Amino acid sequence: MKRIEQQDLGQLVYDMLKALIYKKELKPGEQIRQEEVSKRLGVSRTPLLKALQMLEHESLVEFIPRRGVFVKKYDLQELIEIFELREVLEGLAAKRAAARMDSRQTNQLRALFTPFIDQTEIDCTAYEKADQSFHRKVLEIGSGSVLKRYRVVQNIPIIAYQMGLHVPPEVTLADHLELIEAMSDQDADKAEQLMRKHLSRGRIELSKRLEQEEAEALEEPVSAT
Amino acid sequence: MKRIEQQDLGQLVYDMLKALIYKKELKPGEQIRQEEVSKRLGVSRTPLLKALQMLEHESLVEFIPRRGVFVKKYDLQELIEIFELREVLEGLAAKRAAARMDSRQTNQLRALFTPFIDQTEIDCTAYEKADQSFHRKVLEIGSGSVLKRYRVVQNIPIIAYQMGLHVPPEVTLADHLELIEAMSDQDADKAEQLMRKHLSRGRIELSKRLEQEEAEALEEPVSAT
DNA sequence: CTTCTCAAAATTGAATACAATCGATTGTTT
DNA sequence: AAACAATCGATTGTATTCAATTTTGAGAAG
Repeated sequence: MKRIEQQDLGQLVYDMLKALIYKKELKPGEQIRQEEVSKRLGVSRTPLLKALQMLEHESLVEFIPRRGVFVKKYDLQELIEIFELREVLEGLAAKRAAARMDSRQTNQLRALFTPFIDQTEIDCTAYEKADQSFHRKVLEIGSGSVLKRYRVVQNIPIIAYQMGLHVPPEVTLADHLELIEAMSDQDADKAEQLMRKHLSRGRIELSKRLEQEEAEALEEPVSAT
Repeated sequence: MKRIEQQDLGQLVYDMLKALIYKKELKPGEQIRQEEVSKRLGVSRTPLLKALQMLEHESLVEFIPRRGVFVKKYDLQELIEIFELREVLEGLAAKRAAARMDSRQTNQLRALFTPFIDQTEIDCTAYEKADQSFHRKVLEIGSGSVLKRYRVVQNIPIIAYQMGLHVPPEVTLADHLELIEAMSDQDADKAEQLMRKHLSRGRIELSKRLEQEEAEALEEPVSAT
């Protein structure tokens, strides 16, 4: 009667590789040599390839034909695009979540942020954890079977963090609380709107950076002609 | 100097399988026996598996561990969810497209629908073709490198058509024209809003059907207790 | 006659072996 | 000495083979 232990190797390898990428043990731009990794993980190349293809779908790695597999390296332009995606997808999740959530779940969300209310000094690492839990929870409740498959959305916070993105907790805390109230009121449209506004802050931050970089590129043209 | 001829077998098999599914030669719910198909297409199971995994990511097929691969069969609930996804994703594409399109491109879009303006009787098959071209074009212009990978959106019109979804051309024609004007004016937010409203019609149509089915299910309980 | 069990066949999942292509290094020529 | 070409090595892409599991069918028992 044991129906567990059934997951295939590809899935396991997928999880391991994803963890390695998250931990930056595999760095962006680095080539993933199939033979080496398969030996390291103790499996053959077949399930490894399956895992790599799954990761490719999430845009965490990149296949270049006849060249190899590389850890995807995002430039600012792409990152902005990913944030635009996140805005609409997670906005949809918030909308659906608002329509389905019960009071127990909203209280659960509220509880995440109560430690930070009225604090003059906010512990950033603790807050970051609460932030991620919040977004994960909303996605979990608001995603049906289809949206759940779009794991790209799940990766975005990690990618963003890797690039050192920061929006001050003081700003986002208010966003979160307002959002929870809207969901508590079952106001789906407002929840979507607020989530999009909330997430747009990160995108705008990135856009500013892009402008800066472009400006700097004009000021300091590369040495040789 | 020929850099073509480089696409891998997996891609080719992917295209072939997708065509088969579109043509309903592989019917929803049907099992895809790997050995049989690989023989039929004259390739081994390795690139076939790669293709199947790509299709799985688009939710056109479904892997059931230790059972096999099946052509995905959508129920109304899932289809509605997919339409919700389409609303936000294609809405985003419209927004981005509005910001980038030039007059040549907007005229191109307008030209698609001029044959149908002021027609009392609309040729539905011809209109359907124009409709699909329109949405494809918007996606093409408005999708960056990331959104382009979300091929699910491309499949939706086909899936919907397979389920016999119909929104009268008289209604959608006006939507299309209004949308083109918004994009022509570079009004990104309005373009997004209009696209979402336009696409929501299909979703609402489906929701009605779902309610009907549920009502019928209550009226006629299945024979035996 | 129906149902349960056991066995065999078929199909998926994984590994290994083979072929083709790309890059690097070395040798030759200008 | 520098640049181009060719060969060698390494790595990916594909096929074939092997093992494990599931399903189906047949036979026996109730």
